[in-house]
Amino acid sequence: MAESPYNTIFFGTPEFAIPIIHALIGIPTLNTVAVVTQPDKPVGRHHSFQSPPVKQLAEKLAIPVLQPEKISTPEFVMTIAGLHPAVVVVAAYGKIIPESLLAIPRHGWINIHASLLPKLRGASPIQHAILQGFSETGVTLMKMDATLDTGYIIAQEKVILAPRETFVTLHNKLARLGSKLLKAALVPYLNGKLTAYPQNDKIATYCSAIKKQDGLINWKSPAEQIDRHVRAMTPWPGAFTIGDGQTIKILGTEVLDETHREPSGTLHYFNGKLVASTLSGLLHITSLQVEGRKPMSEKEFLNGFKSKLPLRMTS
RNA sequence: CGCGGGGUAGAGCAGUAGCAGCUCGCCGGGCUCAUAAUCCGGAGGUCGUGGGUGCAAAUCCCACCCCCGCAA
Repeated sequence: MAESPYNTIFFGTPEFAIPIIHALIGIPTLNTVAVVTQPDKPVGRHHSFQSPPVKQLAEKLAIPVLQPEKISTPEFVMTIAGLHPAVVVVAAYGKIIPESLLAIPRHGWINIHASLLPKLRGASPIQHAILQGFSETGVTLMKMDATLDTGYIIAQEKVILAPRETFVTLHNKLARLGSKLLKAALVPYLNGKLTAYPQNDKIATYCSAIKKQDGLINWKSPAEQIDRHVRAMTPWPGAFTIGDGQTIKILGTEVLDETHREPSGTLHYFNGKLVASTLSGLLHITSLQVEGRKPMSEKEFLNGFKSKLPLRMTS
């Protein structure tokens, strides 16, 4: 049957949504009529305004962009209804969609979530997959309902975590995988060739949004856990600590199979390496950044800061 | 005018008015004691840019450029 293209609207804001948009516009049976993203906000060092990544891309592709402050207003609901979407695709928009909007498209709202639901429902699935030491995670294409990340599952794809997986590497993998999954499963679902199935709520786990303060390193935890913390929190909010009155960002670490008597939270020089003592095990610091300075390798740091060691770091 | 730190040798830093220094790297040589090698010697700097004050400015004053932390 020769169908007219599905009118589609996309909701999303950050970097993660970029490959998704590319996938979306690459599907010939879809007609992407608008992109909805968060409003521009004063950002950067001098409070200049910057557009979210999604807006910048949409403008390049000449797709109309909507940036409502509130999406639950009658005006915005009217606007969306006026575009007659058959389906709405969401990737990391970050807000719960009210039912007045959910009811509009004939085929509902489809979300791409960066975990194997029902595991890690919520706002920071990528970080928590690393923090909690998962051996695998993935992306889920799901039907949205009135509560967060609880809808029927359309398709899933797994990925094995690399041993040194960081937020950035995993984020990129999952974004790519998500766009592939969308390309492969969305149209079959719309055509009724894929049937969505419910999540098992009994095994659901949750993760809340990462806040700035979550980046603070607790030196009274095992070296392995701090290492995962660094990999999950970099680049935002960054794994940081305070030493000598300055914020120090820990950028790269490695767990050493050695111990040392220094109290946990001490930065010192040991066997030719810059190391931090933890609750159990030594953490090799391979790169770091002192407040007001550029990121430095361990070697560069030692050249100039060796005289300050050993240094107590507070958590 | 959001708050703050910084720009000094290839890299990382010290130096608040009086001959520009330290660690690493680099080049040359010694030694063979390996594994952070080590010892001796050496090269390498318009101290971000422009102006001002001073007998004298990396250092004090003014303007500008660039980098970074916070905040959002």
